[in-house]
Amino acid sequence: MRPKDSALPNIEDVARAADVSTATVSRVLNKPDSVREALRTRVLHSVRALGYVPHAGARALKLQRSGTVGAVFPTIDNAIFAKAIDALQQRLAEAGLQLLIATSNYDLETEARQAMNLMTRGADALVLCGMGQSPELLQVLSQRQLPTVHAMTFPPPPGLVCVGYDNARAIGQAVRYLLDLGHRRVAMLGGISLHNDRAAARIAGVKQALKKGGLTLAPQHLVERPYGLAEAREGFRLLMATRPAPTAIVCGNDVLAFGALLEARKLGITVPEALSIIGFDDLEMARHIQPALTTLHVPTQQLWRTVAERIICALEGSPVQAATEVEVELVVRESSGPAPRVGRSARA
Amino acid sequence: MRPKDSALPNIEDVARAADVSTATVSRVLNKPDSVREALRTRVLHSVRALGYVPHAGARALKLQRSGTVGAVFPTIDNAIFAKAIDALQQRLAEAGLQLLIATSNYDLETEARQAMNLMTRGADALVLCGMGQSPELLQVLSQRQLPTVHAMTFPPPPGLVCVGYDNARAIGQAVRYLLDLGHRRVAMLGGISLHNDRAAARIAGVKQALKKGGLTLAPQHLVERPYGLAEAREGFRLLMATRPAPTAIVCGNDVLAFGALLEARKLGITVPEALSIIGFDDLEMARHIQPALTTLHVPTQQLWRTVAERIICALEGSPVQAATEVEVELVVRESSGPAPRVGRSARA
DNA sequence: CCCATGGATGTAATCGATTTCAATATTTCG
DNA sequence: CGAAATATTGAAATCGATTACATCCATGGG
Repeated sequence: MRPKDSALPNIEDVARAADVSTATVSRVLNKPDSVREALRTRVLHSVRALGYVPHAGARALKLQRSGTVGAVFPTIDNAIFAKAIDALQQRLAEAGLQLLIATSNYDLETEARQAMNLMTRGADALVLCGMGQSPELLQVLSQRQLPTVHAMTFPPPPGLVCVGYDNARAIGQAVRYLLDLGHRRVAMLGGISLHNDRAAARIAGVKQALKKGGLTLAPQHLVERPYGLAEAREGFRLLMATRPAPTAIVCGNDVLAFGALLEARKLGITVPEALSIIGFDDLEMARHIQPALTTLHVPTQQLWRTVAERIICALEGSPVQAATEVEVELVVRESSGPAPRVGRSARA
Repeated sequence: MRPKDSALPNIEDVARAADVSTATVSRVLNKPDSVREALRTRVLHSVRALGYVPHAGARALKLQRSGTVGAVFPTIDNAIFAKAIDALQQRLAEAGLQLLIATSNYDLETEARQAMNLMTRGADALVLCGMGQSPELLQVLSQRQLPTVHAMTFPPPPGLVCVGYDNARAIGQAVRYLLDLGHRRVAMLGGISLHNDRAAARIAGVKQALKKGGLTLAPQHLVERPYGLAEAREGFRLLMATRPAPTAIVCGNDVLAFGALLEARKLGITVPEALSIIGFDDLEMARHIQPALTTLHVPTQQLWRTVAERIICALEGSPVQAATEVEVELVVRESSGPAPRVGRSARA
């Protein structure tokens, strides 16, 4: 075999340099204890001298696993997902797994394409958000028997593994709290529910809870907007232009709630005296802004570490718990309060 | 969700099912035009029937490239990096490349470890933030000749490829603007500069610009804090407790500036009448908060698409431009204004 | 009618790391 | 001291996809 000149060093080069077999080099790198001290240091020395790094592809080929986990998020431009990725990645890294991230931009087909792409890249397992995937994707996943966890949703449809919470039930807490405070005109500023089971569930949850209280969500009191500050402000103006105007607005997440707060201040609507605003997620910012945001606290770190646990279990071949629920609870801060007096214009 | 059993179809299974050779299957998948229509459809049919997905590892092994690009960010829990990842990923995806993300948590050694990890995973190229990497890492990179782009920094040390801006010069614009408005007591609320060349350059930039204006940055007027709201507020209180108190505070980024604004309101310090506050990055939130934040606008999308371009070029073997500078400019909004009258305590 | 031509397809070597199994070195202990 | 037990090490097969090269076939010109 001719000596290759400029190519990257492979295990054989290291073996030759250390005057041992490739088997020994491999062992030094993977099961150091099975090689005698003297040889081990000699090999490690050559490894360093040559700057050898094992070829991931070859390794994956032989071992039939890549040590890689794929995840498709709607976006990463939202602190809730950023935290999610952080927690997920950290826990996976502890188990020697690398996270592959892709984004779907809240589009079902893109999600399917990205998930397939991650599979092609050799992902050993997949993490998806929610359970509203395209049927084709679900079909491929079950055909390949690729370990998959659906996050941020609960309960799961039969056959799926999920870690999350019941979005409808969670947001119901907020509505009940508002009703107890005497609010009778509750509006919803939700995310776009089309093809987004979480956003849809949150809207459904508000409707249900209102119904239970003997009220209904008037059509003009439901506005759906993408999760952005500008969009939230615009949606908020729309809601407040209705007559009679709502005395409380439940938002699909904290970003929408933050936008609503900003616009309320601009319009001179006092919160919480004239209007109560409630968010969902409890981002770091929620406790810092003024008025501090009343919101539904989601234990993000715990949730995503659990997702990681399920993945790790599955890859170890252990049986995995199909459904795991985490607790979402209402955190009352300053953006909510008793309904303004009836018959009077909004003013505390 | 069960662990995948050992019987995933490989190219040979497909070949057998379609009654052709593996070479033909490979050709159908990679150079469809070189296979006759009839055979091609037969093969594609088998591919679909079996749910065949090529093995990424085997492919990478044979082709000597993985189609994967690694990037190490300090954190993803900051909108500026979230946007960065979005832009980078999008452009890379257009070129058929998958982005691998890792985080360093602003730690040099972690950065080196993560970068090595990405190399091990088969990354064909690397993206790093700034140019303050550990010498060992830089050594390995040059030894392996791994295409690497350093983002968010400019100019580069010899031998490195970078796309970014001169942090010191950029922040100098803000200081000059403040001096022109009559400010004489300018303070800095910076990020932790230890092992962070960008944070350090921003602080240095403030010092330089003040010097040019015949002033100096008093030691008690420089506070470094991690990029978090709570930390920013605490740092802000510290700065405002100094006597004489500053009339303007330049912040290391928008998160620190936002925290400063929140605390200012809490303390009853009016902005911009009693105090001017300037940020860095121009996050979406900057234009929405009240008062809207005066800040340095960074063309994030453009910057990171350019990073992607450089990577793509390098992987194609084309020569890459070593240094690319993007424009950072001051956006004056509502959080800055003329210095309060001299000789009086701060109150408009 | 035959052969040159060129397109379509198959055969088999190859990429780099791991691991089984065999071979050898070392230790243990009667 | 020597045999058995044990610890180390090496040779070579193997994972799945790609592709250089060989082979086959149809077509058209002479």
